[in-house]
Amino acid sequence: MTTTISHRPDALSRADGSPVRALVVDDEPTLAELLSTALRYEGWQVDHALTGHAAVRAAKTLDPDVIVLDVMLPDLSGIDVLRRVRATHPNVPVLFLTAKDAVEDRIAGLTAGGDDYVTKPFSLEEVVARLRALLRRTGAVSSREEAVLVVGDLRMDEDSHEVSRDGEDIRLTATEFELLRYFMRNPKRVLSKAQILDRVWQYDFGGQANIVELYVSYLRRKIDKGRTPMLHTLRGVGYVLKPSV
Amino acid sequence: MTTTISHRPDALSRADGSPVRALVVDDEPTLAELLSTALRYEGWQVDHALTGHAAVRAAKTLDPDVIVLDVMLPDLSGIDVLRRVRATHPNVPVLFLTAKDAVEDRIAGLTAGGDDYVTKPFSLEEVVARLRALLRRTGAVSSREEAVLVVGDLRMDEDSHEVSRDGEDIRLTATEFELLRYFMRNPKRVLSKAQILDRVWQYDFGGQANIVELYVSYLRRKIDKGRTPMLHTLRGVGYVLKPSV
DNA sequence: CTGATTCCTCAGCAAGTTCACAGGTTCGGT
DNA sequence: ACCGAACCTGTGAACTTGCTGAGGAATCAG
Repeated sequence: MTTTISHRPDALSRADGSPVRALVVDDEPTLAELLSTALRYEGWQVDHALTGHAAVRAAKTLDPDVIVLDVMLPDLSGIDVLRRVRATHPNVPVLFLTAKDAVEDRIAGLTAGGDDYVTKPFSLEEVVARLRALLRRTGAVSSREEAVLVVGDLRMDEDSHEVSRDGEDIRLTATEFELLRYFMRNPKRVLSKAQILDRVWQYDFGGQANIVELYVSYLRRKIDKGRTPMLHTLRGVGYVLKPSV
Repeated sequence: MTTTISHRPDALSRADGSPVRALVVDDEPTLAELLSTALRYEGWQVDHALTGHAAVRAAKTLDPDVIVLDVMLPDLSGIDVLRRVRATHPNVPVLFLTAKDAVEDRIAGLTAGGDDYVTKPFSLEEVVARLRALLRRTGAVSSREEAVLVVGDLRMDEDSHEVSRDGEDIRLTATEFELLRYFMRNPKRVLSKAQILDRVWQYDFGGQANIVELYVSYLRRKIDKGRTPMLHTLRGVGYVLKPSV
């Protein structure tokens, strides 16, 4: 099962213009589904495997540009999968998924080569952002894509985490940063509170939905205060970020 | 299996612009993998061999610019490998890997020709730094690359181990030096504590992760005290070194 | 062998961040 | 105008994360 959809106008692609190929490896079907869907939404071609052996097999046929790998699999350990996959694909970057409280899941050495990891529960935006960063660094994708997002006079450097509006530096907390990144990756597009909650907050978030309102409020204070507003409310629909021109 | 990735903007390269070629020789697959991945991450072309004989063979086909050689191999001794490789490549510099308690004079004999060595367990930054130093000295690489790193008014001479900020000398311990070097090689880029631990500390370090916080604290005391801070904390994300302008 | 330096653990404190709650405000429809 | 729904935001509590002093172990130099 290997499919692609391409909604994003700014979708990354490989050198020959074909879509990025990703392999998702997680034994929990729900999570694997969630991730696959999110990545397909990026316009990527996604395949997923539920076991380590299946993953090694899938890697051979798919020849992925990037792999999302749960370190806790029923059959093989993450390290084993990594080694076997690397035997045939020495350069493919890997994003590891690991439980937050796992006893130091022996991640050591994993980020050494430029690989990265996120802890469960994660937010989809974070996973996608890190995958994009990995692809950027390994040069697997075509566009000499900068790690900088620009909307109007708003600027965000994903590598240094610097944000500025009209040249003026803005300090954001981690959550604010992630929320703004989501907006900046989807400028001039209405995002509903439900969408935002799904993408920016951890998938197991069980709190009040008005947390989005709260954080939009924080963001406005920092990026719109005393300037032409860029973050607009569409009552009953959601929010939009638009260049202030 | 011989591949390259090139993400580092400052990657070394050979006279003709092609990537540096390295040969890793170690019988422990995990270590060989770790090293190969780290060097590929530097943008180099890497090949690895698990035995002395394989190493000699690989050297012939790869024609490496530099070799990382474990002195303790199952089939041939380090001396033998060296002699045979040097028969065809008299000038290639070698970085020896040796156990901590190895006999000192034995190594002295090996490194007589300007080669170098590091003791296991090593840190990846150290290995990379020494390889870069070897390449610099033998003139194998193109850029008349200086051994000096500069970020803002911070200066580090990798050869003499001198560090200064705004002209004022700063004394660092070995670990502090290595940590700062890592920061200076990656200015304006957020480095997570995990990344730092993986690159700057020995690969078998099993201690508390807050050792990074501690050393950042030491570094700040020495380079930021009483000046415009250059080392910034990004809560929940990592640290960044930025020019203080 | 001894003292000095360096590395590291531990633990308590400080500060930053996230979030619930609730009262206030704005908006759109009638 | 009025009403209810949707949205905004101040307050503060719970929690997380990072900083740093104190001291022990390991290492190094003389």
